[in-house]
Amino acid sequence: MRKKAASLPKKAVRGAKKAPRPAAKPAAKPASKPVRRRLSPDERRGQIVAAARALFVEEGIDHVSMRKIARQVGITQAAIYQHFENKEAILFVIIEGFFDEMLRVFEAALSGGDDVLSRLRRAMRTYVALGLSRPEEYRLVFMTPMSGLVRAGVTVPRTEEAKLTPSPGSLTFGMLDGTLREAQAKGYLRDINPDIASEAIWAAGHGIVSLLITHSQFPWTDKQALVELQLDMLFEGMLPADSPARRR
Amino acid sequence: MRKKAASLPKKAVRGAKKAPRPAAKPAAKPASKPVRRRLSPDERRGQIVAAARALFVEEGIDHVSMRKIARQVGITQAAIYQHFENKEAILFVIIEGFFDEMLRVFEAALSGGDDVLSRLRRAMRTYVALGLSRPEEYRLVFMTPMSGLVRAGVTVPRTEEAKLTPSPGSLTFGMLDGTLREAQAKGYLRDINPDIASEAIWAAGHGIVSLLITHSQFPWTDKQALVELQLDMLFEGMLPADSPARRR
DNA sequence: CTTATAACCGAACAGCGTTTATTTAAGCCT
DNA sequence: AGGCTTAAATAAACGCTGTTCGGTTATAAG
Repeated sequence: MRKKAASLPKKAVRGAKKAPRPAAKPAAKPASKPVRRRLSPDERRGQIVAAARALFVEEGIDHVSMRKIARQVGITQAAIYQHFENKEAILFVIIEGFFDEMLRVFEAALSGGDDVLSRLRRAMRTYVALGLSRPEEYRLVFMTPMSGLVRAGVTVPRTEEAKLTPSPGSLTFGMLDGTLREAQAKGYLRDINPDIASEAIWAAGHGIVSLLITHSQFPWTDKQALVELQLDMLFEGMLPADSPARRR
Repeated sequence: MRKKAASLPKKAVRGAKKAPRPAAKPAAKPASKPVRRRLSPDERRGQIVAAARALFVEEGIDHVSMRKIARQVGITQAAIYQHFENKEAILFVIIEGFFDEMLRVFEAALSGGDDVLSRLRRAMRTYVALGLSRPEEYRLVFMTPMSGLVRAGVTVPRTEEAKLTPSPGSLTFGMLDGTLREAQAKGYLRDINPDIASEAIWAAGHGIVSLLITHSQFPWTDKQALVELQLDMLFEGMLPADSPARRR
């Protein structure tokens, strides 16, 4: 039935210009307030990020809303802004975590006593596997245009002063680049620009992750074989003609 | 101004539950209505798609809203639903246009009297160039998870009955695949699975487009050289050992 | 025990995609 | 020409989004 406050008696009316906010209700009996506990900023930040990450990896970026996060944490959406400047800032923390893990697994894959090219191939396999195992985060980091994302470390600092505090993203790419230079120094590669070759290899691997994530419906012949064949092609294509590693 | 039909006299009411909408204002003097002309469905559809495409290619997918489209066309947002089921349906038309163009340029690149591998390289160069020249459409088609998008043709029909009406997307991929098979039949390639190799080449090219679009901030050494080197690596890596095309 | 800080809340704003009941322009048929 | 029918367009709303802001209040410091 919903009647309609025939003349809105309070001071409401909302004023003259621009309508200033009517202010939180000044009196109103407390009755039995929920008596929310107030947490330390660190604790709340942790809760918020945890809730956001859970929503994010389970349901994707579109299903992460400030209201959902707040509901899960048990506060109002406005309270989040006490701890984060905006939604992007929350996602930024998630991005950082992904980058850190990427650096970790990349480092692990590149270490070992075997030869350079084997380590490099293993690292690329690991990169693809990580991307496929955490598609939402991968999509956010590498496929989403986010202005503030660059800070998180995709940008490789090529100026000297910036090299002092490299981001995990630039460290990761730097390891790829460095390993390729090492391979070239040892005579395993033909005369190519290792920087550009690193970019080409990264792009190729990223292409597989990106397509598999976005177009999972496509009738891929054999995803594992796809990764291996692409690596075969790329790495074979970098060898010098007289390399004993050539297969046929 | 604008009061509120104190009791909705007509047969309205309708629901007895769920608080029915109060109905459009029943009387209200026409005064001087804008007297909107009513257009034919085809004409309106064209206007809507044109407005959507303009907004889309200029400002990106996030800045295309039903309200903006409607405002540009000169109708209300609800009127759009007379012509399109939803927003996705509008984007779908844009996707189709992009796919058609992709098929066109791919076809053109693959035709010619030169040898198979040269034509294939030219086609991949064209693919990358098209993606980079229309980043928003490329992003929508190849980097956005859109449920209805599959219909537009990314899916390759591998069942017989589906091959009768192939989508432009599947046709494009089919041309890549077919050309690679041709090259292999002529003895230009070593013993690899051409289907998987096609996927690998597509993924590699897509990776370049995708990364360049999303991470334009990255200090790419030389975008053109990147494309060429990746093609060098991939194609060199497909050659048989005794191929005269081997460079060193 | 007071006081000041800031975590938190309620309410709002402007935007979004979509739905609904109604109005009305325009074509068809007598 | 007048009446009827169809469907294009509308106004208003729903429920959602990110964000802002004034006021409240728990808590820690003095």
